[in-house]
Amino acid sequence: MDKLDEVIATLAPDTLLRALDPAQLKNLLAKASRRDLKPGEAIITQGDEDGDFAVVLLSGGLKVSMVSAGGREIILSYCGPGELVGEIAMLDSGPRTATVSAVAASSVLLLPQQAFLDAVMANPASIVGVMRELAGRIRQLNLVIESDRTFSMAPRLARAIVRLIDPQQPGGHLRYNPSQSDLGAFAGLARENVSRLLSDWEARGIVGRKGRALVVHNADYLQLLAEFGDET
Amino acid sequence: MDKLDEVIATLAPDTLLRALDPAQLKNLLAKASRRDLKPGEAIITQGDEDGDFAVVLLSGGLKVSMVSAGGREIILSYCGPGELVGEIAMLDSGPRTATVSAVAASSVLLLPQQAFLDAVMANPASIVGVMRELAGRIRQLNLVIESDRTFSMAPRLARAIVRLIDPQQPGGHLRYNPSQSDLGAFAGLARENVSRLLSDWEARGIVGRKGRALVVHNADYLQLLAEFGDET
DNA sequence: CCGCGTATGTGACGGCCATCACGCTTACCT
DNA sequence: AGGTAAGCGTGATGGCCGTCACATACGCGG
Repeated sequence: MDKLDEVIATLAPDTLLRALDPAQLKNLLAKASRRDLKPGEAIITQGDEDGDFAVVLLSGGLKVSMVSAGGREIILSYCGPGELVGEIAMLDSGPRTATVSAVAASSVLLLPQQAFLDAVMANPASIVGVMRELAGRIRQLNLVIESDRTFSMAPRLARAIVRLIDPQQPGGHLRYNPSQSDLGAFAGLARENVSRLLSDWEARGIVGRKGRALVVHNADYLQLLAEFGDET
Repeated sequence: MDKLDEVIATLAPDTLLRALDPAQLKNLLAKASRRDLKPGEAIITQGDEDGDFAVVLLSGGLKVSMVSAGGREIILSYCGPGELVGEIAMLDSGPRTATVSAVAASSVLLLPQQAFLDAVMANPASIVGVMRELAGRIRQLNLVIESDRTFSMAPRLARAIVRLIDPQQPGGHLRYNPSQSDLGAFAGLARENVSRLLSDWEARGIVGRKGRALVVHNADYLQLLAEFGDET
């Protein structure tokens, strides 16, 4: 099938699946089933026990979020085409700890757990890659915890925005256009403060607005802020 | 070797190594080298590039910590005998992101990366277990992030203390006796506030003091606080 | 027994940020 | 076009918690 090759070509570079070799990957994808999502529609819901599949996003955009004890929404990540989500529950068969929903019309592939496990076990050398990916993820989360604890509003918002910059597209466009409330839930701060910070940054030429969309003019500045905080 | 069997028996139940089958595990441990640590001595240092081994704690206690951008110490975890640390860098060969040092006289085993990889690849079925462990870790970190964002001082301190309760020993004794500064660095709050909270809890009979040591009287209360915060 | 360093209690102050309140703009629908 | 809902800007207020300051207690070597 040629279509599978296309899918493989669009897979995100840092995805678990990249650890598999192309032949096995093709095999695995052939066992996946396809599904289309309307904007806002959920494919995985927090609390579900259906942890026997993961999701590969083909086109559109996904939002991974959870509801915290206080009833507030926390956005864990946004995904673009080629990315894999829901692997944690697939790997350990635990309950879903987050909700995954479409932020735009999307189509996804559902990867059955068994097919993935078969693919990995068929080629022991690929294990190393899978473990590396998971280890890298843990490393990333440790960084998030560290910066959550020590950084103030501005660096946290900067980090959120940097994570949304579209690497494909030059000119500082974002992969998805979040509302200020979304940005707040993503960065862990109140909507009002997102507004205040963005106004400030716009006045200083760091970001701009193209209609409703946010455009990053000085990505380096935000990057620095995200990495080292406001004390330099 | 009988000594290896003893080591295996003390391995923590939720450790990566438990995913291996006993025969391979014994094999792996035979390739490890032993080392003794004085209190305060570091076995792994943040920033090092020597990510080719992990550490199994045989006896004593270890502290995993890092220094944040602001120069503050963040304690990520305390480890008791049977636990494994330093696996992340071992798995992905990246730089060490934390420092591991002894909080008491300790002896450890150093596991070479290659030996671990060999053991895993030799038995593809064990991969599933390893991936489960890693996935579980990621799940845990997500929870930490969620509670860091939404909880106030008291629940965070409660969670830190609960993590230190010795499951072996009844009576609410801790596995290690931290100073208030340590508790602060572990829970992410200022030393003075640790003092205030502990005084308060002592007055309400939730914790007590045996000399310098902290004793938990009402672990259920702390557990609830840690899980659901102070709004109930 | 006497210093001295380290761990701990406690008050006061101030900054950061969530919340509340409310007016304004923008999109979208019929 | 006009009405309605969702999104946005901005001030005022207050609470949580980090920081500073200093007093007290404890342990340890001489």
